[in-house]
Amino acid sequence: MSSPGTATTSGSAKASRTARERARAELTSEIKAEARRQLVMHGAQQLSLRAVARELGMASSAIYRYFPSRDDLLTALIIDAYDALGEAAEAADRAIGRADVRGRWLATCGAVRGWAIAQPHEYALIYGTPVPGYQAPQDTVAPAARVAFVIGSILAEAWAGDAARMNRSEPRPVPPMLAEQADLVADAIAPGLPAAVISRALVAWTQLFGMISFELFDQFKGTVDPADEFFAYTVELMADFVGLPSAGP
Amino acid sequence: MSSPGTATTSGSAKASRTARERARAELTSEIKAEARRQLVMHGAQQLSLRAVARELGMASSAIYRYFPSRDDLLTALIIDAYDALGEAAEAADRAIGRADVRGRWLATCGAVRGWAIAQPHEYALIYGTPVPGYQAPQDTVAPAARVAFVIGSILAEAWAGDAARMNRSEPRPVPPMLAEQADLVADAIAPGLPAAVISRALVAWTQLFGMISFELFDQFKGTVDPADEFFAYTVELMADFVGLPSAGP
DNA sequence: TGTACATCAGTGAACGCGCGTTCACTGATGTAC
DNA sequence: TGTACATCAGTGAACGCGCGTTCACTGATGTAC
Repeated sequence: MSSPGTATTSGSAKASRTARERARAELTSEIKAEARRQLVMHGAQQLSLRAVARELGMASSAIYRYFPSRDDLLTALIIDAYDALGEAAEAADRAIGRADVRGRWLATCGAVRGWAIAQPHEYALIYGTPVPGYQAPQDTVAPAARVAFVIGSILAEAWAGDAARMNRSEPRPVPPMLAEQADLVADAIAPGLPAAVISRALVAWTQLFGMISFELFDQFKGTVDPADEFFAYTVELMADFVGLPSAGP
Repeated sequence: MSSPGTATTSGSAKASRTARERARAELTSEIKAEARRQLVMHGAQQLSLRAVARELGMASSAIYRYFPSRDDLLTALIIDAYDALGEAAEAADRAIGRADVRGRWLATCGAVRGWAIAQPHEYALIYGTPVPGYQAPQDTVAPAARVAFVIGSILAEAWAGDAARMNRSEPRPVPPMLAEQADLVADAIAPGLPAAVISRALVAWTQLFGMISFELFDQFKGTVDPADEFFAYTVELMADFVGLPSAGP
């Protein structure tokens, strides 16, 4: 581990050291980019190190300088995908005025769908059938939670700022164990939200991803095939469902 | 094509002819059963004719007497899975009194989840990421629609029998193209239902499968991990959401 | 600034494996007279 | 009922292919004095 703070290393020495390191970083992301391209053609399960190497014009064994195994490459792709989706959701939320909680909800849901449609194979990588035999390591957990975190923040702020207008009295009592689980979710993601609201948010969450998966995985053929209007309409209904107020500030 | 009506074929001749045919039918389903077992271990993409043959103690080439190619075997498995799931949904619905539409809804949703949990890999085969390069033939369409048909029937009968209590005035107008799509769905599956109810049913439909997929594909880790209560609660909320009356007859 | 050494990237051959599909064949089962 | 022929199930070898991973190696880049 070379300490970056060593005063004796001159500027040019630093630059030349980063030359190697930069080459490494560049090739690392070229490998990932090529692997992503292969996802499109063959899916995660058939991701082949040899094919990636071939396409990059290098020996297949060279890949092992960058990823110790096929599964590690897969993990890197999964983390990148979660991060890209999380980034898209966060950016969409950020672009709307804080007080317009419904607008933020609509924008976030739209961004998730937009990202998924733009890179369906990366979406499938994280929300489709898990690759058999592959065990996601702990590093994927935090990136995976980013979208949920955005949604949680919106609801928490809506609740804090506009609680009077959000439906405080859930007519259907939340069963005890679900209430416990919901409280844990609230603690992690949306402090202060009651279990009933969290439960509804979980319903909306599963609905959002269910709808997107159906659209991408061709289950809408013959029903709501161009799904744009269905999506827009549904997202409004779900905003009502979780109790978001109708208008902005 | 030997005509079954030929009077000259004696009973015993018929029986011996079916002896061969029965052997064929039996091996066909043994192949499918073994293939299903392989799904569990390796997923649809890695389904291997050679492995199936090996496990059955026969030459790999012998499989070709039963299925002309790997994709045809896959298609057979997909159709069987849709049929089994449809059967489960229909049986659950059938077991409840016709007038208890909410009970039928709950039972049907529960049966879908139960079937999915009992054979997660067959569920993944039909509702997970599509196998890249595989094109589902037309024969899968009808079996795939069976669950939707059950749900449609329940709603149509609820509407016909109890229309006054189902929410007739949707506060949110259905956009024009979605209304058209919904009417087509209604024609096929739930005659008489207005577009607003169909739209909500589509939301509930995507929610149901989204929730099940999340449960099976490990997205609930750390949130609603034993998902039983969440599922039961959600199905009630969704029954409310589509406008089903609270009590039985 | 120049030299000696250590680190790292990339090579190419090899190991041992599995796959889908085809083909000419043997032997059993079914059919027609 | 018995014989001649046609159909079908199953075999085993082969074709041509791709895979992940290891290993000893060459040569370039970086580092310490």
